[in-house]
Amino acid sequence: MQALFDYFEQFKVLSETEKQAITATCSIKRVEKQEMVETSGSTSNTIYFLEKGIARIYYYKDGKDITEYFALSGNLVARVQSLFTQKPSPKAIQMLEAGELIAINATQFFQLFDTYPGIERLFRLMLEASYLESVERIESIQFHSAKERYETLLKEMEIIQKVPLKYIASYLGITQVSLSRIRANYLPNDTQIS
Amino acid sequence: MQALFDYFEQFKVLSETEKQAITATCSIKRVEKQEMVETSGSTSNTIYFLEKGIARIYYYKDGKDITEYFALSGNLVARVQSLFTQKPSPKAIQMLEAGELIAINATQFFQLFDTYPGIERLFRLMLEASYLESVERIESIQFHSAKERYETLLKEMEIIQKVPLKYIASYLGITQVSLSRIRANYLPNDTQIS
DNA sequence: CTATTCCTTTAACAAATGATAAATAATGAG
DNA sequence: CTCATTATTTATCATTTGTTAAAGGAATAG
Repeated sequence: MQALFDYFEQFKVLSETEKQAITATCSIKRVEKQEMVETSGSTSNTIYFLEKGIARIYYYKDGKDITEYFALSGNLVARVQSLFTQKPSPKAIQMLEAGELIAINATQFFQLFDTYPGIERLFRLMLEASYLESVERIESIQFHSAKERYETLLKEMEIIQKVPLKYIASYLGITQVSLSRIRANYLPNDTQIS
Repeated sequence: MQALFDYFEQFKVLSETEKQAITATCSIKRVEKQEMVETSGSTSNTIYFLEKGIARIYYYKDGKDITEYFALSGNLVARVQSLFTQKPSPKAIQMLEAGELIAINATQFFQLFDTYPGIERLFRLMLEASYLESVERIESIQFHSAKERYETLLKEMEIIQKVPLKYIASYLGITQVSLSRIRANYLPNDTQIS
C-alpha cells in the first residue's frame, strides 16, 4: 500500500487523516499474467494502482483487438469513461505481466470528497496531469509518423519490450504488419550504414 | 456574463455565494476577427469563455501553422498546459470570427478553491469532461481515416463551415491538399451515383 | 473597381500504410 | 521434448496521404 501513497505524495496535498480514509477504500489483489482485471460490458467502479506488473486497456473495434493504453507498475489504471459516466464500458483491463494491484473502490473514494477537500484536490490534480498527457498523446499521434511514434514509445517505456507486438501496433494506430515492417527497417541513431 | 453561469449550471454545484466570487474574477472583452487573444511565448493566466464568436488555438511546428483546437461560442478556451504548469506556451489563441469573451483570471479563480470547495468541484467536473473529450479525440484520430475524421467534424461542428480550410486540415492532422482532395470526392450518404 | 494577396483546387509523382496470404519463429500444453 | 498454437516477418499489390507546383477563385485594401 505504501507505493500508492508514495505516488500520491508528488501532489503534496494529503493529511494523515486523509490517507487513512483512502486506505479504508483500498484492497490488494494478486493477479496472474493474462488475467482479466475488468471485463467488457461492466460498469467500472474501481481505480487500480499497479504495484507490480504490466496491464493494458483494450476493446474490440470492427472485430479487431485495439490496445488503448499500457500501464506500467507505479501507475494508475482505470476505465475512466465508465467511471465518470457510470455507463457500461466496452473496454477491458488485462494483465500482460503478473503482479499486484491496489483496487480503490471508486464510490467510496468519491464520497470522501465531501468530507475531505484534500482528497478531491488530489483527484483534481491527478486529472490535470492525465488530461495534459492525453493532449500530448493527441499531438504525438497527429503529427508524427508511425515510425516516430514507435521510437517515442520505446524511449518512454522500455518495459514495452516485454509486450507482444500485436498489442503495440494497435496502440500506435497501425497494423501489425506495418509495425513489423518499421522494426525491420529500424536502425538506431548511432548505426552507421557502410 | 449570464451565459457563463448557464454553462456552469450543467454541473449543478455552485451556490449563489460561489457564483458571486467567480464573477469577481471575470471581465468582458470584445474581440475582432483575426484578433490575437493570447500570443505565443507568454505564460497563460486566463481561462476564456466564448460568449460569441469562433476561436482557435494554434502553434507552429516545423514552420507550419497547426490548429490544435476550435472553440465555438458557449465553450471555454484555455491554453491548459501553460495554465497548469505555469510555463510559457508556444501556443496562441486567435479569433476566427469576431465576438465577445469572458476572461476569467485563473490565479484568482484557483485561489477560490481554498475557500469554496464547490468551485474546486466545478473545476474538477469540467476537467473530467475535457479529459473524456480528449480521450475520444485520440480514438478518432487513431482509428479513423482522414475522410472519416472530416465527416465527423462536419457533423459535430456545423459552424466549422465558416472556418478557412487551411486551419481545418491541420486540426485533422492532414495537409491542406489532402483535405481539398477529400472534399472533392466527398458525396453525402444519401447521394445516388447513377 | 481593380489589383494584390490569400485561399482552394487540381495534377503528377513519391512515400507510407493497409490488406491479404504465406513462410518462419517462438511459446506453451501435454 | 514435441506438437500444436500463436506471434512475427516477409512479400505483393492496392490505397491513402504527402510533396511540390501551378492554376483558378475569393477576399480585401486602396
